[in-house]
Amino acid sequence: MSKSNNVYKDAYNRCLRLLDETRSLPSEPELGTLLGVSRTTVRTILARMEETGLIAWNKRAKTVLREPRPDDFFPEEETDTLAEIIERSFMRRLLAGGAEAGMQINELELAREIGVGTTSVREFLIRFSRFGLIEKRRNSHWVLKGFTRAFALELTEIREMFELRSAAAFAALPQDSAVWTDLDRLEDEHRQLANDIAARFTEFSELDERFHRLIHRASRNRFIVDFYDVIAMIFHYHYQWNKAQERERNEVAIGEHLVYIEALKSRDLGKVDAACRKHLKSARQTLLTSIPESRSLQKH
Amino acid sequence: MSKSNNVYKDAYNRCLRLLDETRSLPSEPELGTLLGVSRTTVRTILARMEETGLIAWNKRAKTVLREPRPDDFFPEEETDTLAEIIERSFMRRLLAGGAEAGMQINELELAREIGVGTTSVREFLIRFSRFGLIEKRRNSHWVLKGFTRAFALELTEIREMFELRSAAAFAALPQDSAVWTDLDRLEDEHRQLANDIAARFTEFSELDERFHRLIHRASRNRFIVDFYDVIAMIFHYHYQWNKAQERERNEVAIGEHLVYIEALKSRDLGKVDAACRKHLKSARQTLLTSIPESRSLQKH
DNA sequence: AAACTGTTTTTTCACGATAAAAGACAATAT
DNA sequence: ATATTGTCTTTTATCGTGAAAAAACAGTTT
Repeated sequence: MSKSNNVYKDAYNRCLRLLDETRSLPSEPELGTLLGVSRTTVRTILARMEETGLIAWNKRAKTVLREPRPDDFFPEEETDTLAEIIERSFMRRLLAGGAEAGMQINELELAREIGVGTTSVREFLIRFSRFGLIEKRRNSHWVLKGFTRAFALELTEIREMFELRSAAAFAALPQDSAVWTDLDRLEDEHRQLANDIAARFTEFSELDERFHRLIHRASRNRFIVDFYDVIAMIFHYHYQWNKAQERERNEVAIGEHLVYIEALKSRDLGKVDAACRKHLKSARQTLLTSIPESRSLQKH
Repeated sequence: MSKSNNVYKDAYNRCLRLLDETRSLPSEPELGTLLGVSRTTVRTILARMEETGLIAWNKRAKTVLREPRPDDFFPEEETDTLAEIIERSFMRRLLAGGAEAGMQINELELAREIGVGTTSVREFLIRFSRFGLIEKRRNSHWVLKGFTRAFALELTEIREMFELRSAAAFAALPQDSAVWTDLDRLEDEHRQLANDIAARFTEFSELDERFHRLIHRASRNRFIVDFYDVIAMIFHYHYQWNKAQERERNEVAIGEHLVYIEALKSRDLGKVDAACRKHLKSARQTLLTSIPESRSLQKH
C-alpha cells in the first residue's frame, strides 16, 4: 500500500474552506505556503477541484464556480498521519487498563493490530521513548514503565523547575518584546472563556497549552521548550480520560492563569514566583488524583 | 544484505577472553546471561568454537582444548552496531567542519555515503533528535541546528540545574545507602588516576561519566537521569576533537571531583553546592573554549 | 523436580522497492 | 526582470521480505 495521501487530503479539506471566502484562488506557490504543502500537492488539489466543478482552472485563473458541499470534503479519518493513528491506538491500549508496568511491548503485534508496517511502529516507539514511559532492551523488546504515580511526580518535578525559571525569564523580558502583546491576547481569550465557561469549558485545554508554551519559550532554551512536548502529551490524554469535575477544574485553572498573567505583567519576580508555584501545584494535584491507585502501586 | 551478525561476533570475541580463565565453559543459559545474549547466539558461538578446535563440545561438556590466538578473534570493526557506525559517520561529518547551521540533512545521501539502508538512517536521526542538534521539517528534510555556542550554553544551563539538585539529593541519602560505597570506590579510582596522571590522563573521560551518572541517579528522576545521555554524548565527542591541554584539564577536573566527593561525604549542603558549582563552571568553560568562533557566530 | 540441551516459532533488524510529496529546472506570461 | 506555470528529478514515507537473534516448547539428563 506504500504511502497514504493524507497530506493531500488534509490540505484539500483546508483549501475547501478557503473557497468560501474568495472568488478566485491565489498563485500556486502562494497557496503552497498558505496550506503548508509543496506545489506538487497544490496542483493535485487544484486538479481535483477542477474535476469536481468547484473551480475553473486555466493557468493563472482559478475562478471559484460554486460553494463546497459537505460531501466535497474527504472524511476526517483519512486526513490523519500514520504517526497520529499509531499514537492514538497505542495510548488507547495504554490507558484502557490492563497495561501493567513491566509488560512487554511487541512491535509486530502492535503493527498487526493497527494494520500498519513494523517500520512505522518502530519509528513511533523510538520517538515516543523520550516521554519516559517505555524503555528499550538492547536487541530485544520494549518494556512498558507504566503510567504510575512515580512518573507523574518525576514529570511535574521537572516541569516546575523549568517553568519557574521560564516565568522569571519572561518577566525580565524588555517592554518592547512581542511576547507582551501575545500575553495580552491570551489574557483576553482567558477572560472570554471565563465569561462563557459553562458552554466552552472544553476549549481550555488548548488555551492552556498555548499559554504555557509562550512562557517556556521565554527561557530561550531548546531543552526546556522541547520538554513541554512531554507535558503536552500527558495532559492531552489526561484531559481525554479524566472528565470528572472538568468544568470546575478548568474554571479554577483559568482563575490561576489570570493571576499568573497579572504577576507577569507586574514584572515583580516575587509575585511571579508565587503565582507560578500556586498554579503548578494545583496542576500537579489534578494530574495525581487522576491516576488510579492500582497504577500507582506498581513497582517502577 | 539484511541484518549483520555483529551481536554474535561481539559475543564470540568476549567469550574467547573467557577461555583463558577456565578449563571448561558453563551451561548455555549461564553463558547467555554472562554475555548478555540469547541462548541461540550462545549455541552459534559454541558451534564455531568447536569447529575451530577451541573446545570439545558434547552436550553439557564444553572442554577448552587450546588458548585462543589473535586470529581467532573477529575484527573489531565487524562487532559494531549499525547504530554506532551511523553515529560515528554522522558525527565525523558534523565536526569535520563545513557543517553550517541551517544546512539540510539528506537521509538518502547519508545512507548511500555510509553504505546502509535508509530505514537505519531514519531511525538514527529520530533517536539523535533528542540531543537538540537537529530538527525535522514535517514531510520534509531534517535541518542541522549546529554545534553552536548557544547550544553549549543551553545544554550546560540544564546540566547545572539538574546536577545541583541531584547532588543535594545525593547528600541527603541515608548512611546505609549503597551509593556511599560506590562513591568511596570512585574516590579511590580518582586518587589512583591522579597518581599516574602523566600516563593515564586519557582514562579520565570514562571515569568522569561514571561519577556524574552516579550523582544524577540520586535524583530518582528518569528525566534527569536520561538527560545525562545528552551530556555524555557531547562530552564524548568533545574529548575526541579537543585534545588541547587535555592532560592539564583532566588533572584540574580530578582535583575538583575530589573536593566535590569530600563535600558529598560531609553531607554539608552548602559545601556540596559550592563544590558542584565550581566544577560545573569549569566544565562549561572547557566546553565553550572548544567551540570554534566561526561556529558560535551562526544564527540559531 | 530442576536444570540443561535440542528443536521450532516468533520477533527484531535492516534492506530494497514503490507511491506520495517535495524540490529543481525550464519555459512562459505579466 | 520577476513571478508563475509546466515538466522532470529527487527525497521521504511506508510496506513486504528475509536473515539474525530472541523466545518458547519439548524432550533429556542429573
